[in-house]
Amino acid sequence: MTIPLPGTQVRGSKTGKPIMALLDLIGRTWALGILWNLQQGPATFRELQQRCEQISPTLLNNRLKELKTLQLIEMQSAGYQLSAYGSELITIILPLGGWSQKWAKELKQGSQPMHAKQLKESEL
Amino acid sequence: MTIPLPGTQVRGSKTGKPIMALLDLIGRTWALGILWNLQQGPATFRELQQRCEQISPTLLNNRLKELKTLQLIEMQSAGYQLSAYGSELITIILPLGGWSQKWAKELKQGSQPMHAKQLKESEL
DNA sequence: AAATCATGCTACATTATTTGTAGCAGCATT
DNA sequence: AATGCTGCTACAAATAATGTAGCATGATTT
Repeated sequence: MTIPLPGTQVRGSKTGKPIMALLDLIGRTWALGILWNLQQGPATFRELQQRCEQISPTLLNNRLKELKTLQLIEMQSAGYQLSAYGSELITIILPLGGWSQKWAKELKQGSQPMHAKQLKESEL
Repeated sequence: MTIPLPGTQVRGSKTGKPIMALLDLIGRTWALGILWNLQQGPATFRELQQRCEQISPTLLNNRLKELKTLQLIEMQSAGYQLSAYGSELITIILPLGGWSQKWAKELKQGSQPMHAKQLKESEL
């Protein structure tokens, strides 16, 4: 899989717009999950594998290469860690954690924010 | 592909944590792109296909099913549109647009992140 | 020095997902 | 009844993810 460099054609988009490169990146399995798990501090390859619930080494290594190239992570003596860019990105993403819990709770209860449509039982 | 319902085992995670379901969802090709493109207003299936740069109808339909089930979008007479949940989610994601432009520019220049710097209008 | 261990990582076959093209069925207008 | 929309499905080919095994390197222990 080619690395979604902003300014180039990426998976699903030919425009080269930075947001499209970023959406391609975070639309790859475990890309955000890796950044998410690096929040708790630097980790070795194998430690990171465990934090990511036994992600396969092949995939982990592919993502690490991409994230390194895009300067979202870096490797130091302590292991892999978020770079300055990576920290900024994860900071933006952070509110998803709380939001997802609210969303999950309300989905389960069948309640809904105003104007939302009720799910049919058969769709659950 | 099974739908990443919070509380269930999802692609890459067995914990059932809502954030993992959400990361699975947005880790699927075009899932965020579809929400992103629905910001500019409701769209018919084919209009949406065009906004998403000729995404294949198979994939578009799969994503729409998932997003509908998870109540992030809904279909009305005007076409597909963001639900209340979808709007909330995209609001959280929105800052990625500006950030990605700063990131792209600095990557290209080989410079480092500038935490305090405010982007000029012309740079957005 | 040899054996053991932990590390980052690659090889590779299997399975799952995405892509791209063609086209169907339903409805409205001409 | 022909045309032109619509939402969508079928299906084969291409691409990506998974899971297991294990290699090569360096540090530590015997």
